[in-house]
Amino acid sequence: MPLCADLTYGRENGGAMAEAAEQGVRRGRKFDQVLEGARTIFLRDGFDGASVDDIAREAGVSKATLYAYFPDKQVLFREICAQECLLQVDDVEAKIDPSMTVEAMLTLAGERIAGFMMSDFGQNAFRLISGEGARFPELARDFYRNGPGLIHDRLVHHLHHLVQNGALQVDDLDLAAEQFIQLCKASLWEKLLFRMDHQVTEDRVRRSVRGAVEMFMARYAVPPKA
Amino acid sequence: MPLCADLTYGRENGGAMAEAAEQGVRRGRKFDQVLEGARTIFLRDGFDGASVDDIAREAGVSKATLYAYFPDKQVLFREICAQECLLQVDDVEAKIDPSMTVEAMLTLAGERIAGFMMSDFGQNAFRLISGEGARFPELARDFYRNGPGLIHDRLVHHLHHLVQNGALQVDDLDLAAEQFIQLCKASLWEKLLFRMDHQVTEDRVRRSVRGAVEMFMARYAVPPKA
DNA sequence: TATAAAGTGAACCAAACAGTTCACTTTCAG
DNA sequence: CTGAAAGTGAACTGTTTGGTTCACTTTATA
Repeated sequence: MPLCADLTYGRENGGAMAEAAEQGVRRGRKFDQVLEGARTIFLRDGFDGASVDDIAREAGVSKATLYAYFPDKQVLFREICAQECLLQVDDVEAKIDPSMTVEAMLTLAGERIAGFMMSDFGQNAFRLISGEGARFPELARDFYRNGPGLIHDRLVHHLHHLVQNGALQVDDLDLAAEQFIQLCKASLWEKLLFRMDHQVTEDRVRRSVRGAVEMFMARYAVPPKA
Repeated sequence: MPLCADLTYGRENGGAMAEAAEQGVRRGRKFDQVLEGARTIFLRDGFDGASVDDIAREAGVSKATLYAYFPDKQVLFREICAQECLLQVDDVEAKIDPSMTVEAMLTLAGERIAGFMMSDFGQNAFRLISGEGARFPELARDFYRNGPGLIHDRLVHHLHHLVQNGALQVDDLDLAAEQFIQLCKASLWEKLLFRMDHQVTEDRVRRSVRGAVEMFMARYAVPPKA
């Protein structure tokens, strides 16, 4: 059971900073440039594919400067991933109005979820982190917890409310949340991941989400009173 | 290890052979060893992570021999992927008895699909090929077509029959098939991919598939005649 | 403006790695 | 039994890359 106490702490910025100061990471004038450059190159080329020289060039910074900030490539990589997770959290954190109908709430949530996953960054992060997970297992786990896992928990939380309100009938909240999330990706995700499609139109996302909501309601809606 | 002296006649695998003869790929006594070694190492370490020396060692073959077969590392990699796709196809190709009930058929199909994806190989191939897709886009597409795409097509085909038999009511077959496949992975896939879980019990697969079938039927079953 | 901190760039090192070569041995079909 | 084909292993080449160093320039600030 995910405990999921309401996660509305005011995680105001410091944002990117939060995870940084940990291991031998020093800061300086061009810190953000380095981060930005590394983000670009890592996301484009993966961990092995990205050379430190490329990153430094992209960042508009000398390699010496880069190594003045980060003790090595791995730490830099972790830092980027941690930062990106925080961004993702922010995106998920958007409040959902509890006065909406079930369908409206699910639709909104679904579009957020699908929108994130289908975004260029979503795809790349997914590919990158799942692929590099053998080398950085704790990193993959962190990503899951702060990304997909968090979305899952929030959804369970909302579904729980809806059940208590009598709007839904769900015995296995965990499964139901997961089902909904998977449904939102239907007909889009794998094709994108394997580069059968290059972009996804708003329309296709909506079709997918509408399908997900319909299916979810067909299964979990409270039957009309006899 | 070199007791394999005598097994060279069998030449069983008419199938995997198909893709091989294409580009500068020559064969010889130890061809299968090389393939097997490469499969192991690539799957474990990815494309960059695998060194040709490692592969040769794992295969119990000298590097010179390896390069006598394959002109370079990329061709070897492609060859492995093509071969694995064929295996996957075989697995999917298992006939489904048309006299089964809808639920039974979906359950069987679901368990096949989920079983494959959750297998060690399924995970690794997915991670590897989606991750390496930037470098080998056509490879990723081939994998999709011969793997997930093929499963999808077969499912659409079966669903079509079920609709014609009046067992189901589906307007968007494509979407429905995709939904079902996604549902089968619910609560298992992402956790596995990001290494939150190491193994998946038969039970958990069944729970997932049962959930998928229930949901699918709730949405697409033909309502009882009034 | 003086001065220390931050940043530069180019050279450099060592390790890893793809791919080649070659003299030598093993295998096996005729 | 023999000779050609297949395989060996170890050394070697050339390149890439992570990481270091250092003399020098830029920037900020008190």
